Amino acid sequence: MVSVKDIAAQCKVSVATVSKALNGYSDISEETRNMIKAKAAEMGYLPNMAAVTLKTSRTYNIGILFEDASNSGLTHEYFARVLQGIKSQAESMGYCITFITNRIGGKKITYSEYCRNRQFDGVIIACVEFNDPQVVELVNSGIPIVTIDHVFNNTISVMSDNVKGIRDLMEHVYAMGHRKIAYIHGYDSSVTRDRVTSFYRCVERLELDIPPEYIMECKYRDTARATKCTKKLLDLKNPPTCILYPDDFTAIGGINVIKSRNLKIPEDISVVGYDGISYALIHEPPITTLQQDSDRMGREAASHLIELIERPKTTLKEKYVIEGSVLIGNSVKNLH
Amino acid sequence: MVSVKDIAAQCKVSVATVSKALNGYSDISEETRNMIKAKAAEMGYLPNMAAVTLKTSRTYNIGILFEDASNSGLTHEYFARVLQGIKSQAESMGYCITFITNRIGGKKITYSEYCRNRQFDGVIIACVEFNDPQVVELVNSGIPIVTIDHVFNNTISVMSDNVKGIRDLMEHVYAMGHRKIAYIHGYDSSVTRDRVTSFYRCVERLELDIPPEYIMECKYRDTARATKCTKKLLDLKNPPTCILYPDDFTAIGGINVIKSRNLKIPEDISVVGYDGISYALIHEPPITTLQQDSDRMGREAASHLIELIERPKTTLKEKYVIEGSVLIGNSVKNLH
DNA sequence: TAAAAGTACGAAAACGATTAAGTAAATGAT
DNA sequence: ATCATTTACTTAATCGTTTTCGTACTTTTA
Repeated sequence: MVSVKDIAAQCKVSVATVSKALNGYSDISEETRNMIKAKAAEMGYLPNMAAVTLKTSRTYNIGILFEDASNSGLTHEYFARVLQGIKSQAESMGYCITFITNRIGGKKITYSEYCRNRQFDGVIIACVEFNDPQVVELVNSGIPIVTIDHVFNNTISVMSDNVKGIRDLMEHVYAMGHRKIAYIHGYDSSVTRDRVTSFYRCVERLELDIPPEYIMECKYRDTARATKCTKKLLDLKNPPTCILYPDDFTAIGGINVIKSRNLKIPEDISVVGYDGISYALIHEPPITTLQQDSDRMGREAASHLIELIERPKTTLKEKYVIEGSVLIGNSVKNLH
Repeated sequence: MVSVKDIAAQCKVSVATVSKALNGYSDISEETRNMIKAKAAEMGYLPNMAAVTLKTSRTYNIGILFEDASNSGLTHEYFARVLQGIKSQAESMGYCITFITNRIGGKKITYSEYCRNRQFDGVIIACVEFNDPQVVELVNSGIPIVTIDHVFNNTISVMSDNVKGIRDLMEHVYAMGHRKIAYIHGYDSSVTRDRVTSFYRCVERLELDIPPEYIMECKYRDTARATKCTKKLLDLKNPPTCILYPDDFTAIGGINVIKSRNLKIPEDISVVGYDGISYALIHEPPITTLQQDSDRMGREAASHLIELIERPKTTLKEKYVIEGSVLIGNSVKNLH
């Protein structure tokens, strides 16, 4: 491989001059700079990242923590899109992305040890059990961090606007004439709390009378559980006219139960999902859902992280909230 | 950060001794080795990867090329699962994975330049336009490579068993009594060729009489196109009793058209998908499809690549074919 | 008992870049 | 004309490892 030394020899200058010329130092004349650049290009020079890193402690590599208990993170379209957004933004800013793990060969190590070992310039945390002690340790390790869909008290975070998401859905459903609205929400997490809080606020503001049986809990993507919840709702003496699900997946589970009872959607009961995955669109009927702007979330996470890496701030904590938009399908009946 | 030098100082030995002790060299006594190891652990020593790489040219980092024109690779569940498989296998063998790109900051560079710059020990190519000249250049660059679902003439490849996949589906459908079987296949690629060839072989062996109108072409995941194809098939004077689609996504598109004509599935017409994505299972009716063992494909790709990295072979070309299995849903009618 | 072989460690040179500090020549100020 | 500044380079140290080649000491062999 061709190194600065080779270029220096060819150009009859010192390696220092080559390095400076290539890195835009001001104490190199335009003439030699151009000469060196031309020679470097001609020789197909590429800097040896390991050497650069060793000297500067910069890797231009950002780690991304993307694991959950079920290891389904990557296969979840929402997170896949976030990842895609991170990837393209980071790459356009000159960084590459590497997955973080907590085992290296046979041995278990901590996430933060891994990051230290690989010398990531920064880390994005998404789709992980945020209360895992290892994650907490990583967050406190001092490395620049951006979290997605979770707020720690000393990191930058990029959040989907869950408050507005639920509000928009509620207002849409309300505008369609629905008053008896059930909400099957996800398990406890920052995201869920925001959504549930927003739901209750809407209930209050819209002066709805929602009986406690209308509120149920169901793990995200757990279609089996969604099925059970839906059955319970349908069996109520006073069933809802519309059900909000934690996500599109569970909504489909619910729809299947409803259909199996020979009820029609949206004629007999309305259904609303969340996420806006592609399947929601081609489902029959298309599901009305809240499409999160996951690509933008990924992009913002990457750009804020890189900004933090390149010029560290005194004030660290910031929260970027990304709005989604209601995707109107045909699963909500207009009662007017 | 604690370095070998620090350990050496604490242990009153030379850095050479520390390095050797930690790397299992035989010319270190058990006694000092244990002493050094204990001290290293106590001090929280982690090797500086940049320095290791600079000296040994090994990064324990494998690059993965995972792009396609539409940038939808990651959001495709099949590829997401492959990636998941690669990730866990690689990590368990002590490697981490990084995405390959062809732009670094503002500048465009080639894939192989990127790999050289980052010094990946090896590369896995999946979900990419395999005839892209840049990809060809990468394949010929000399770096250890494993390709997924595509065969080059000098790389190891991991393929889904498309021949057996189509055969299994055809035999299943045949066993259910179908004789008029239409096949909407994907666009030209190694994968498609294998499937189409297998289809025709089955037609011959099962002595089916398939009119040319039954064979159509549709880009993978292109539901709009699948819709059109399905309409044409339904409009035939002699329509098929069963339609094979390129993938589950297009199958769902087809199903929607069929349903919109007030035909029932599987009573009036049968439908078969491919891939076995999770939507296929929760769809109503569940779609009979071929579930590719994508996790295993990813794992094999990673382990063969690492084997190739760690002990280069003289004979390079190898092809590993991974079988899938028919996932029986309720979209194929039993005609008996 | 002297030579050979084996054992356990150390000195020092790499790997390929960056960068502080130094220097010589050219230019500017007084 | 003298000193100060600026310009355009070079020298050399350094980052944290690995690894070759010594070396000193101990043990075995003949």
